Amino acid sequence: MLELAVLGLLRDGAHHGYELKRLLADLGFWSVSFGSLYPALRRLERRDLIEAQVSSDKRRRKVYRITDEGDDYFQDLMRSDDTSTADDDRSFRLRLAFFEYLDPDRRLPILERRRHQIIEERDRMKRRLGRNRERAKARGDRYRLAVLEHGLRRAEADLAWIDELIMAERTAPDGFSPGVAPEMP
Amino acid sequence: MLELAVLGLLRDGAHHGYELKRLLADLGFWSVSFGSLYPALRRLERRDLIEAQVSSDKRRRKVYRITDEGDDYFQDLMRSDDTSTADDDRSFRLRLAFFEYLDPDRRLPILERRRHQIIEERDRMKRRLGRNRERAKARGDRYRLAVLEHGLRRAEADLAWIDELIMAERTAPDGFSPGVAPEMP
DNA sequence: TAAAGCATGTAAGAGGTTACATGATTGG
DNA sequence: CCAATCATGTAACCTCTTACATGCTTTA
Repeated sequence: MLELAVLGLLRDGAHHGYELKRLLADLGFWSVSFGSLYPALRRLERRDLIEAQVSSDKRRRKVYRITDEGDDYFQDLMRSDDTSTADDDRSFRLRLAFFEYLDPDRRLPILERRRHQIIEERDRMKRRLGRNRERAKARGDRYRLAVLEHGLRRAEADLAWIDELIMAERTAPDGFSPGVAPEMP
Repeated sequence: MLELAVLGLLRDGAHHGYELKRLLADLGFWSVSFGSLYPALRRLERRDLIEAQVSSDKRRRKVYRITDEGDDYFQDLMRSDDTSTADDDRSFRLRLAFFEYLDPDRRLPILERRRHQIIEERDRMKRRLGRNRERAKARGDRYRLAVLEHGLRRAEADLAWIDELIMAERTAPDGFSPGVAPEMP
């Protein structure tokens, strides 16, 4: 997660650690601590995925930029199926945030794979609700039910959302505004 | 997270590890691995928050039940403000799943505190959207915008949800079905 | 009887958090 | 000039994951 986010932000441009922390928070996923960010930057640097240049002015800032190897690795992460991370939701949204850097041909398949995952999640939620409904009602436990219903609603909202994204991707694969579909001469 | 979930499930009744993994998954939050669950059980046992009884039949199952100390600790976790966990969302929903075991007087305040957090999250999302909108449009980056818009929508859906919960809690504090409001003689 | 599932556990390694430590620069 | 913020980093600790190891029970 953190690696992908850092590499993606460094594709936007060169940044130093302190700045990256703010940009990371602005992405809206989580607020990483320095105790996690700086070691991560060192790891990436040691693997030659990013390189640092200490700023010449008085501020001892280490400005990082992504290397060619880092770029390759970034592409790998963006394309990967990533069953590794259990947190599919966050991990998908993070990748989506950097979709502009992904080969346009590869975007739709990823969206559709994610759509499939969401449908599975929704169905799992439905099954759980079914299993819990009688048991919970008998015990007068509305709270556990409320949590499951929230999960179902969220899955359904996510499904609607991803369908919008897929629609937009189909009608405007290269980022043209919708309605201006590519014409065939 | 895991501690609270295990203690809460053991309030439902005694269970062994293998079973807890399934119950944990059925709660709908995450699927914990055995490599994480068994050590967690040992930790809880060492702290005398749970106790194990090896089943007498041939299956070498360790059936855990919650102790009185465990119960106290569980109550502490349920009541705590918990600014410690960055993941407010998951952590709140997990607590909610065990609300039936929480003193009814303490429920509304927790719901209202969570409501406040969601409003803050929604406003943060709005600010992020504002900050990113021009920048993203100029670069033709609709994806980063889509992620933020999704975050905003989710926050708004969560707000509507928690308002429903608060309403239900106000009209039926003890779990009576809504409409049967307590009367004043 | 072999395979699938039940059941518990350990070890290595990765990565995250908080707290601590340090020092420069900017603004009131 | 003092406080706040910028800026980088380390250390101790905790927990999670994967992979491995073991052995029992049920079912085909």
